Amino acid sequence: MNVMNKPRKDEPAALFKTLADPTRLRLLNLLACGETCVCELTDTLRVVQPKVSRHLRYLKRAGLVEARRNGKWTHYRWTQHGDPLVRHVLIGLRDWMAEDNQLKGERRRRRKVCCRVSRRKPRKMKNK
Amino acid sequence: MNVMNKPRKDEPAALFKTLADPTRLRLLNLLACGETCVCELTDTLRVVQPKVSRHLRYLKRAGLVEARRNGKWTHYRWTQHGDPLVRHVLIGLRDWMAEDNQLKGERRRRRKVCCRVSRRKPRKMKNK
DNA sequence: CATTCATATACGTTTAAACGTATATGTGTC
DNA sequence: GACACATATACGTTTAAACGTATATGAATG
Repeated sequence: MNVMNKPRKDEPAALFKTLADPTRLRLLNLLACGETCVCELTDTLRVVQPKVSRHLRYLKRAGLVEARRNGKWTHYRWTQHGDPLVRHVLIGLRDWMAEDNQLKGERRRRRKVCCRVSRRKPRKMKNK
Repeated sequence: MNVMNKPRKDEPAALFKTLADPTRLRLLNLLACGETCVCELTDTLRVVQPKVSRHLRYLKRAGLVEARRNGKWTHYRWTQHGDPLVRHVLIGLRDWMAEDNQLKGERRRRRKVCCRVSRRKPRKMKNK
């Protein structure tokens, strides 16, 4: 909403400051796999929930992610940022993250962690 | 010297932290024009000398610049960094800086500022 | 409408970055 | 080797980031 896409003089410094925190990079890494809700992020990173929310807020303020509310849950996802420099940096970061072993492991763990919203009980169990 | 080019897990966060300061970006901007000595940097940015030296030290520690001593003067210049992410980010930053008006002005001022080392008196004044 | 669950914010504390000033180092010059 | 000059570092202070805990908001559910 109040994310400004017109270039400002200190925009790069602000961008880099946003990216200068390991927790935020870990969040971006998980979100790179697709939209994810806060509880999944919290469980995957094993970090207390207010900390996750706070860092998501920073990322959102920087225009790097956006949120979508679905009932009780909030899902975050990467945004297509307007600024070319931001996009360029994020492409590089994304490529780097794809290769990093620790982050790879966290993406794997994310798949195992199950968000409450997505385990909707099926009407009929068809197994067996 | 002790700059390590092998990828570490927190390398991106460290890189971005280094780039998160406006003074350091201004320094990188001036150095993008070519090797520059500390006194020129100080004069151009109109910033006290210890501050310039300190930020240059951070940039050097991050492996973004290197120093060359020439008599009393120390000249700094961009390095070709080993890490692909670092190189990628710096390319984007460089392009952005090339267009930014404030930084453009500082590069212009740098050309006017004259380092003592480069005003070597000619043996003979040929004018009139 | 009280309760529960997911998420967000507020607040006080701790940690670390940036700063200014003073001083040290290192290199030419007399 | 005393001095002047360019640059680097040391130190104490100020500013701001990150944190943990407590609490507020907001949505579903009985």
